[in-house]
Parts: sequence; C-alpha cells; structure tokens
Amino acid sequence: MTDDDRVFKALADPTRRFLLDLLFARDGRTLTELESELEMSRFGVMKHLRVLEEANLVVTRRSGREKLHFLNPVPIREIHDRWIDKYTELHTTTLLELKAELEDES
Amino acid sequence: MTDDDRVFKALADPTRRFLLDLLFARDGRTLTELESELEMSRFGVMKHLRVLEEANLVVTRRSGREKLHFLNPVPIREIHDRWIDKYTELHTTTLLELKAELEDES
DNA sequence: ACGATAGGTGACCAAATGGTCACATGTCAA
DNA sequence: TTGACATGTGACCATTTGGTCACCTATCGT
Repeated sequence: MTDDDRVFKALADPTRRFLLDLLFARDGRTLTELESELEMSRFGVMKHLRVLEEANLVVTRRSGREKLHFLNPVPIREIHDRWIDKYTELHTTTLLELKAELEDES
Repeated sequence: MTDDDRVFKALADPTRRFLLDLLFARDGRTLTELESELEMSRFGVMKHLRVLEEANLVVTRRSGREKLHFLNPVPIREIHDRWIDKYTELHTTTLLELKAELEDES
C-alpha cells in the first residue's frame, strides 16, 4: 500500500470525511468527544480514526489517558497539485466561482 | 449517493487515479487507447471510466463509434477548498512569493 | 453488403471494507 | 487502592467493490 493509496482510501468513506470536517472546525479533540458527534459505536469511530492517522491526514498527541487528534492538511494539498495544472488553476477557480453563483441564484 | 461521495469513491482506486494521470498528460483518448496502457481487460477499464464519468471527474464526447475522454479538474479543486483554510493558504502563498523574491536577489 | 472495429450490458465470483462485540490495558481521582 | 474512565485488540459477519466473461449493438472501410 503506497502513501497516496492510504490517503485516497481514507477519504473514500463519508464518516471519515465528517471526522475531518469536525477537526477542521476545531482541532485537538479526543476519541470520546468525536464519538459523541456520531451515531456509531466507539469501536467504529476508533477504526476510522486509525485509518486517517495511517494516511497522515490526522496526527495525534497523547495527554495522560487521552489522545488528542489534529487535522493535517498537507496530503490534501498534494492531491490538488497532482491534477491541477498550475497554468489552468486560475481558470478552474473561475469556473468554481461561477458554479457557486449559479447555485446561489437557484 | 451524494456528489462528493461519488468523487471520493472514484478516486479511491489506483487504476482510476492512473487513468486520470493519463488524461492529465493528454486529453481526448478513446477507451481502446486507454486500455492499451493497462494490464486489465477492456471491461475492467470501461467500468473504471464509467465510475470516473459518474463522478464528473471525466467528461466524454462521442465521435462516430469512438468515445473521447477528457479530464475535468473542478471536483479536485473542490476537495482542496473543503479542508484548506483560505487564510492559511494566502499566508503560505505570500511566504512562497517572498521566498522567490529573495532568491531572485541573490 | 459485410467483416472488422469500438463500445456496452448483466451475471458472476473473489477480495476488501464497514461495523459490532467480548475482552484487555493504562490512567485518573477520591 | 480501587472503581471509573479513556483507549486498544482480535475475531467475526454483512455488504461493497474489482475484475472477468458471454453476448450484444453501432459504426467504419472496402
């Protein structure tokens, strides 16, 4: 399993993306705190966090009996750089802004 | 299945990422041409291309009996924007530009 | 017209994935 | 020290996914 394979497989699950959303909003949460935001058992959440950690999308720090979780945005940047041409990046951004405007109108 | 779910699931497979790499290098290829770059049977490649197309990562155009495939970078950009803080990004960009200026002077 | 070429569908099977539970370890606080 | 709390492991099962094949339709060139 390559590094980028771990990252993309980690991002493939909606629960794991929701966990990243939670950490994007506020870093440094414990497993128990994250579990309380989900319908799933503690074991399910733990498994997902482990996958995110092995993909380096989440980094952790132990503090006594607690384990704090932090979002690491670096692998996300690397995805972007893989398929977004530097020269056409401006163009893509413009398309996204247009899309957002069209959706606002509806 | 939501839009973003389709995108992330599509990106989860290494063969599909390789197909995107091929199209990033050169657009407008046919199924048969893409198949020749892979070890897999035509049916396998076709299934993968279908997943990419349903995720809107690849767009197609018919030309007679051929179907031409093109890379669409927009969903990639949306992934980036979801977890990369705008302010942090600007800060990083500014630092990178400053670094480039300093290197020009030396 | 007709053989060759390009693409498409549905069924099928092996392997990977998502989720739960019984059970276990380490740490805090009174 | 002892009970409660936070996290960790391995086994287990249902569902999804990756890949192939037999068979099919549509288009090209001669």
